[in-house]
Amino acid sequence: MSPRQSSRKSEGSDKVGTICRALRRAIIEQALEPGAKLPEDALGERFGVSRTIARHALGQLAAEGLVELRRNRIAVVATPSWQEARDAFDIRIELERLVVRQLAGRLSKNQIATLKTHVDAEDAARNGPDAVSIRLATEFHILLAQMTNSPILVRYVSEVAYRCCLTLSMFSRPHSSECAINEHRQLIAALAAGDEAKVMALMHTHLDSVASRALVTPAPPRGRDLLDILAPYADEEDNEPAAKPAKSARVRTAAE
Amino acid sequence: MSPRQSSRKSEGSDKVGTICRALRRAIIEQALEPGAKLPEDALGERFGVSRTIARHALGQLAAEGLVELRRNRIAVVATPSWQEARDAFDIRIELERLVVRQLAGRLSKNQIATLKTHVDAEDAARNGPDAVSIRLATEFHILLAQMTNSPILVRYVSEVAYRCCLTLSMFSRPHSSECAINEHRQLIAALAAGDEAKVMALMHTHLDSVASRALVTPAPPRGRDLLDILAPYADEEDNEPAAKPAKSARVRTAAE
DNA sequence: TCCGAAAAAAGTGCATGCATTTGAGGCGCA
DNA sequence: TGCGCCTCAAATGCATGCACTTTTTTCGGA
Repeated sequence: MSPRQSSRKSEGSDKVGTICRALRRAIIEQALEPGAKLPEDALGERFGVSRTIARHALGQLAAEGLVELRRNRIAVVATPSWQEARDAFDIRIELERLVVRQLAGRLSKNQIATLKTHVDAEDAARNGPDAVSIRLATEFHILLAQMTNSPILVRYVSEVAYRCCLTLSMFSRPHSSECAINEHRQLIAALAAGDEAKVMALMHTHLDSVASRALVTPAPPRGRDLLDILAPYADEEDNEPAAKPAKSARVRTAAE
Repeated sequence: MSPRQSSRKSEGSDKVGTICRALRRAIIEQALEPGAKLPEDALGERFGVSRTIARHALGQLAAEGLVELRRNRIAVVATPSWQEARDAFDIRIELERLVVRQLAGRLSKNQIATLKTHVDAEDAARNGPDAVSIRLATEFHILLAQMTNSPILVRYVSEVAYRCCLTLSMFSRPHSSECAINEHRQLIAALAAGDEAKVMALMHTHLDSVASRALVTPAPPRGRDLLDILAPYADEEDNEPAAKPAKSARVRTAAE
């Protein structure tokens, strides 16, 4: 049912990509909050595709860290812990410093104009809904990354920026982004001037202030995961060298 | 055949993950070279699963940048350009500096012992096949990342390290890794001493030297792909090409 | 012999079906 | 009222089938 097929012959499709983009956007605009359920059926029906495709899209988003996938359970929007959010911001700072370092003094007039136009759009949306402001602010950073012409950098900056957006949903209170807009303008000016050191410092303080505004709670609001709380205690080594598992000292992660 | 199931009772399955791990390993050990074809059927048969699963696994690896996926075409192992390789190393340097910054002076005795054991293993494999040396060297860096206990950092470092391995396959000649092993030992010592600045500098120069040994050819070596050779000529676009090509004559302009 | 077009083969894109698992309600029992 | 067991709807895990696209092979004609 719902044949949704435009029955175009060469239909560029990329249905998976479409779903991913839609969900990403919904997530960063906080239409989908952390913990929101994402059943495959519902997604498939909503986008007019089968569960197979919806599932694939969820897999991709999980690889980006925006979605949590647990076996035999409904996928949910990721709920990063406070520490994970902090880590994401730390990584983001380094990556974006790299971006502006590559960009300083190398932007064309066109590119600078593009950036200015974008910030103007941010300004115009200042009194609109928070969701739009947040999205535009994030897109400014992604725009910068794209100008490096480095696909890898674009991907990582985008991913980590989206993840940081997620943390805004979780820990931040009603956003006030005027200062951020101003900082964006300063960044553009420094980029145009080609002052590498200054632009890197600006980016650093900019993201740092965003982070500290976002992560208002100094203490981890943990309790999310018992294992996490117990981690420091489990670590205490009473000499049991490599007798057993190679990397016994690690408690969690299990990323391997 | 080759059911491969360890038939442990609750068998967490995770067939997709199994395939991903196997392929990643095959890629970094250069058993699968860049450009190698990865047909869904073949993978499915090899791992005893259906195409659906193999396809999903390929999707994940594509998200990590290890595999290239083109519509209606057989998936292939990614063939990063020289510039992409350079970008990957730049990112890697920043990420790993972050790793050792977090780790300096904070490692338990057990962890340091684990690291030393690993480097010993690298040493033992020094005269073995290159593939193993490369894998062990990469795993040393991933091991470090895991000790930060930051899942995000682990993911990014792993990904980018794998991508850098890929570039070894493409641009490097027979590896000689003795010095790298020595540098690993120095890193461990500095980490144990807790000298943050020194350990960051060490990591920087270590990766820099790996990169320059890997990326021996200043210009894209030889087109394994005709399209690649012709790219500069096909580009044209005389209208104001961005003042100055950012740090390279990049031809693709793919971003955006 | 060489070239180009048509047919066959191989491969991907996607939906659907069935088995399995989870989780929520219902029911009995104290 | 509260607690535990059972049952069933809902959702996932995965294989398979069919349509479509790309690649390879075949084959007739110059």
